[in-house]
Parts: sequence; structure tokens; C-alpha cells
Amino acid sequence: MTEIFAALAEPNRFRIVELLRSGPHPVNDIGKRLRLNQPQVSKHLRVLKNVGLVTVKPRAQERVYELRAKPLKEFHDWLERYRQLWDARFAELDELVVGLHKKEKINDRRKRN
Amino acid sequence: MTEIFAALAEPNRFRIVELLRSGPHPVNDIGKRLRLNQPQVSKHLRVLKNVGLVTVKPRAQERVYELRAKPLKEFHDWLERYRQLWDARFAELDELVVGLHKKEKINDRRKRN
DNA sequence: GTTGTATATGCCTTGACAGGAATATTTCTC
DNA sequence: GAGAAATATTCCTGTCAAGGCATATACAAC
Repeated sequence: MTEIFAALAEPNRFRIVELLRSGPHPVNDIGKRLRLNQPQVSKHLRVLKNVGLVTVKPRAQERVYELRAKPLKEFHDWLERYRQLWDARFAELDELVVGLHKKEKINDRRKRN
Repeated sequence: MTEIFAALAEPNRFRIVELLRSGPHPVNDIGKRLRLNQPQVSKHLRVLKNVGLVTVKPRAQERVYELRAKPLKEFHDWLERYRQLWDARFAELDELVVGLHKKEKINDRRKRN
């Protein structure tokens, strides 16, 4: 999981992933669109491939890179476990607790958890 | 966005975030549970705070750190834009297109995009 | 096979960052 | 106010990764 984050933490790699969201692209195409030197594009793509975020398919001399669904879905599933944090229902509950806390000086339910 | 990734790319910071999912914790508590030295915990928490992933509330000498909903929701929203990649419907459509491609030699719809 | 195009790899330098240890700061207790 | 507890900050060192540049490899067309 942290490997995925590390891969996406690099701004240019992030841009590459965003570009690939529109579909597969060959290396040179990526370089031109994002104004990156070819070697750096290849290196970034290697990193993305090593963590499983992309796959390659050769087409003549070209190498066409494509986003992989699986790691992104796992990523999404992981984030789902945090949903309670921003769900409206939870937020309201949180407000309620804060209110009670102010008025009645009860212990915060999170105390020492 | 990439700042969030960078923050979560560090394994110990990731563990801290996972721990905080269960609710707010003071620094020392985090250190003991994750077997980390106190200075490192403080440093990691500072990074998490700088990118907006956590907030602090003082309680006597303790500093209680808590996850923030907003960046996690934004994170989630960003990932939603990739949903098409793993949605079953899309996968089926993809298979269909591949099938047509093999049989009829039509152009791949992604070609040269 | 030679040339041209597309991509990958290697080397080098530089900057960023994590952990360890020591120290400073804040707040509580008495 | 003195000492203790909890946390933050600083300095140091080693490691790792990114970009620039040169070069190697793969495939194509003739």
C-alpha cells in the first residue's frame, strides 16, 4: 500500500497517471504532452509498473502503457474504511457530542481511547 | 494531492494514520502502540499536520491528535474519477471491444488517443 | 545489413528525508 | 518556584531517489 503512495507522491508520475486515465498512451506521447524528457518518462513508467499501477503492450517499436484496475480498486477499498470520518451522519453525531461536552462537561467519548 | 501521497508513503506515518482511524490519540500512546521513539512520532505527526491530515488539541501536557475528514474525502473524490476502470460494466464492455477487435480487426478505440 | 525511430538503461550529482541522541519547551503537581 | 511528565525541536549522519546526459537495445523500412 505504501508503495502505491510512494509512486504517486512524485508529481510527474502523478501527472502521468492522470494522463493515462484517458486511456493507454505510448512513451513518447506522454513525454510530449507533459513536457518531459524521454528517459525520465521511461523511468517513471518503470516505477509505476513495478508497483503494479500500469502494464505495457508493445506495438511495433512503441510501448503502450495502460492503467491497471486492480490496484486502484484496492486503493479505493482501503479508503472506504475511512468513510465514517466524512459521512454526514457521523459529522452530525460529532457535533452533538461536542455540544453536550460544552454544556455538561461530560468526558469526551474519545478520551484515552 | 501529491503531498498527501508523500505523507502516507512513509510506512510509520501510514501506521499512525491507521491507528488514528480508531479515534484520537495522544503522542505517547501512539509511540507505545507502534513501538516508535517519541521524537519520531512527533516528527511524523508534524508532517501529517502540515499536509492537513490531522489536527491537535492540547489536554494538559498531552497533545491529542485526530484525523481530519476533509482531505480524506477529497482523496476519495479524486479516486472516484477512476472508478470506470474497475467497474464491472466497464470491464465487460472492454472485453466486448477486445473481442470485436480480434474478429473484425477494427481499430482499438484507445489507439493513439 | 544499414539507417531511423522508439524506448530502456547506466552513471553522476544533488537534494530531501528518516532515524538516533541530546536538548528545549510546555504544563501539571506539590 | 522546583521537579516531573509529555511533547517539540535541533543537529548529525546515512540512504535513497530524481533529473540530466550519454549510451545501449528493440524494431522497422528499405
